[in-house]
This record gives sequence, structure tokens and C-alpha cells, in this order.
Amino acid sequence: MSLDVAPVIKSSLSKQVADQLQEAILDGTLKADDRLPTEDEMAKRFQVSRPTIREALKRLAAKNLIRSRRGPTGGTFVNRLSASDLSDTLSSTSTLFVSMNHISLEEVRSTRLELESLCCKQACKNRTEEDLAQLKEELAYQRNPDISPEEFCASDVRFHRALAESSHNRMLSFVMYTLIEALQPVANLIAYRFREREIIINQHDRLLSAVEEQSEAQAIAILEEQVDYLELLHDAAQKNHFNRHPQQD
Amino acid sequence: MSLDVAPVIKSSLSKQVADQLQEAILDGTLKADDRLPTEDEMAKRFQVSRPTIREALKRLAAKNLIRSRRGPTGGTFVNRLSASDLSDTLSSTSTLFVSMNHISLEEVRSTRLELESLCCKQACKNRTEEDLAQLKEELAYQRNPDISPEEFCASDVRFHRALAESSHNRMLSFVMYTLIEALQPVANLIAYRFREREIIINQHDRLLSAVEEQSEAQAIAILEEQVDYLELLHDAAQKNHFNRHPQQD
DNA sequence: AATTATCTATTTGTCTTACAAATATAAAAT
DNA sequence: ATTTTATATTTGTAAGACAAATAGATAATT
Repeated sequence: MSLDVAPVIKSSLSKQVADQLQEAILDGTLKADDRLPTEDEMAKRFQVSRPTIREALKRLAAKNLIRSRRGPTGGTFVNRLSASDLSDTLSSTSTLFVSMNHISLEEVRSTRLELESLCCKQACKNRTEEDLAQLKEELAYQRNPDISPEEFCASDVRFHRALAESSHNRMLSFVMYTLIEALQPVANLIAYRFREREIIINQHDRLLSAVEEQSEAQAIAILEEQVDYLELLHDAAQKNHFNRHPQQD
Repeated sequence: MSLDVAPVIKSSLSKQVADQLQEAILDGTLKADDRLPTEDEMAKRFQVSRPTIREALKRLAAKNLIRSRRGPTGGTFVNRLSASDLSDTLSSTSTLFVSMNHISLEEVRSTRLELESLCCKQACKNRTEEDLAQLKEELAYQRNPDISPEEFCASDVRFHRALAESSHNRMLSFVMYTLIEALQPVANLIAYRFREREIIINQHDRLLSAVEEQSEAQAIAILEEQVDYLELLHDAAQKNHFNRHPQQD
């Protein structure tokens, strides 16, 4: 006889508490900047010990859902999450996803090209003067040959983020962030020498002009050109990296 | 005299421990299924108390980076993350993003349409027999009028996920998951009555045929039709919800 | 002999209590 | 009136104990 036993739920107490609190935050019962009860108070209400409450709070803190401050006016508060806060969470998630699932660079690149083309299209329609100013500022920064490779790389990320923001579609920007971040680990391997920088800056320059002149087709063509060029650099970087760190098995 | 004091790092101990461990996981020092030292052992090594170690571990557990088991062969292990594991993390992140930043449904919908069109295009090229079988299975399930609205909704999600998977571009599927999840809260408000179900099933049916016959244009047309139809349902659902739960302030 | 039951050691899960550190408020001293 | 000092509140950390799960070894039973 194979009786269907109830699959006795026994997740840990701290997890149950964390889930209940998260639920309250997600469904709006707890709003941004609301203050949660004190840890002692919650311990009494949930009928668990304070360490258990604290473990639950740390789970939420890991997701950036709450913040804590000590003192009389302190306590634990619900966070108002900005796009960049969430993109931090996303970036480690997408980095993990790519590395642990052995996603090929080709998949990331092709998806990025498609999505960034979308961003460009909408950016050509919706870009404001502020958007253009931001892009120009970043471009000017990149032109300084004294900045380190890391700074150049970071500026490149900011340029493409600004491009995404120019679409004025926050949902699209959000997913675009995911993709930009997913390529970061490889991008960091690239040796941006003078010649490479010059080419990339030139592409950025023309891209900016295309967006400014609202020429979708041209913008997309430049994107394709850049993705192709980055593919070359990526491949070279990986070969280089492989030679320096040969796999033993 | 305003001496520039060192900006004394004072993030909590548990956070520092968590960050160190996460770093080790991300850079590959700790690989999937590796076992961490016992909590007592780590407490000694990090020179902090066990509760502090535990709070750190809970932070990582919240991100699904580790799992724990009791007993002699138990301990804490590094997780091998699959796409579905990550989608749990993703779903709350994207749900939060939408709700906390007041992203309009319009932005989500238009982005979803664009992305899902991309999925469809690639699915028309790359879909396998297994993909088609999975889509058919879900469609058959939806045809059962006895399933609850929640089950219908869940099946709808699975259908669209399967469609994304059919593109055989895992990066694209990953970002598509984000969007599907972002629409869940509203989708759950919809009252899927017989008539609505019939229409949606019919759309799914034709969508499946288009993918099977590799007709990109037709597939995208049906997607547009469905997004438009869902817009109607969403609006109705929100009006209904608003009437039942009027805002006080 | 083979199976079952019991014991034991190990490790995470939880509780209790205590104290440290930060910090706002109010009282006291200058 | 301003500064200092106390004080209360709340999170952060620590230590120790016991509970619960679980694998392996041992003993008991059939």
C-alpha cells in the first residue's frame, strides 16, 4: 500500500518568517520606508527567538529589501529600491547564470545586439537633451588617454547604460542592464590599448550622432559593427587568457 | 584642523563574512557542491561567534547560493544554480522593480511584445520536436475546464516559458523570464472565465501552429493579438480591483 | 544469517541570556 | 544659551545549551 502521506512542510522557522515578511513587502502591506517592529517585538509576535528573527532579517537584507539602524529612532526599514540597487542584485545573478550554465558568449552577444538595437530604436524617438548631454559627458571622459583600463571599461558600461536609459522605457533598461552586466567578466579581460580605445570611442561618437539625428538604421548598423569588433577582442582576450592559464585536466 | 580620518569600515561582521564567502563562490575558489567547513569551524577561523556565521550563511541562502543539511554527512554546500532556481530570485526582483518604481503596464507590455517576438523568430528557426511536444502538452492541460484559475494562470506562464526555451538561446530565455514574472501580479488579478480561456487557448493553438510551420510573421501577428487582448483583460481586472479596494488617501 | 532496532556521534536549527555599540532625547552643568 | 552628561532604546555580537535530523556502528531479534 502506498499511502499518499502529507509532504510535511518543514522549512526552517527563519525561512518561514522571512517569507512572510517578504510577502508583506511585495503585496504592499509594508511600504517603502515603513518601519518594522523591533526584533524583540517580532520575536514575541512570531513566537520565535530573536536570533531566528535576525536570521530571517538577514535573508531580506541580502536581497536589499530592508536596512537597519541602531538607536532609539533606529530599527529596520523597508527599502525603496532604485533601478541601480536592483541591478546590483541582478548583476551577480546574471553573472552566476552565465558562468554556471556555460552560456556561450555568442548567445550573450547576439541577445545583446538584438536588445540594444531595440533600445536604440526607442532612444532615437525619445532621447532628450539630458540624455545626449550624459552620453557626451561619458564620451569626453573616455577620450582622456590617462584613465586606467578599468576606468575605461567602467565608462564603457556607463555609456551603454545611458544609451539604454535614453529609450525612456524603464523595463527595457532594466533587462538591458542584465545583459551589460553579463558581459562584464569578459570585458574585464580585454586589454584596451590605445588603438582599441580609439576604435571604440569612434564607434561611440558615431552612435551618439545617429541617436541625436534620430537615424535608427544608422545607429543599429554601428551597434552591429561594435558587437563584431568586440567579438574579435573577446576571442583574442580569451585565447590570451587561456595561454596564460592552461587547463590542467 | 580637519584631518582626513580613515573612513573606518564598519559594515556588520556577518556582512563581511557573507561577502568573503560569496567572493570565493563567484571566483571559483568554492565550486558547486563543495562543502563549506562546519559552522563551529568557520566561527573559529573567522574569529566570530556562531550566530554571526549563521547570519552570514542566511544571506547567501537567500540568494540560493548555498544549501544546508543536518547530520554527520550534512553541512553547508555550494549550490549548482539552474535557470529555474535563478528565476525564483529574479521573479521577486522584477516584481519589486515594477511595483516600487511604478513602471506602467504599458512599458512592461511593449517590452514583452518586442522580446517575445524575438523569441518567436528564433523559435521558428530552432524549435525541436521536444519543444513542440512540451507546448502541446501545456495546451492540452489548459483545455481542461476543471482546472482552477490559478492553475490556468500557471499553465499560461509555463506555455510562454516553453516558447522562450524553444528559441534555444538561454540568455534570451533568461531575460524573457524576467518579463513574464513581472506581469504575474496583474495576471493573477484576471478572472479567467470560460470565454476568456477559450480565446487565449485559441491564440496559443495558432501560435503553436505558426512555430511548428516556422512562419515567423504569422507567429508575431498572433503575439500582438494576444498582447492587445491581455491589455483589455488587465484594464478590466484593475478597474475591478480598484472598485473593490478603493484607495483611502 | 539477515534483518531490525538501538545507540552514538556529528552537524545544523533554535532558544536563552547577556553585553556591546550606536544614537536620539532629555536633563544637568557650565 | 550652549555644552556636556546621563539615559533609554534598538540593533549587533557573543556564549552556551539543547533540540532535531541523520549517517554509521553496534546490539538485539527473528
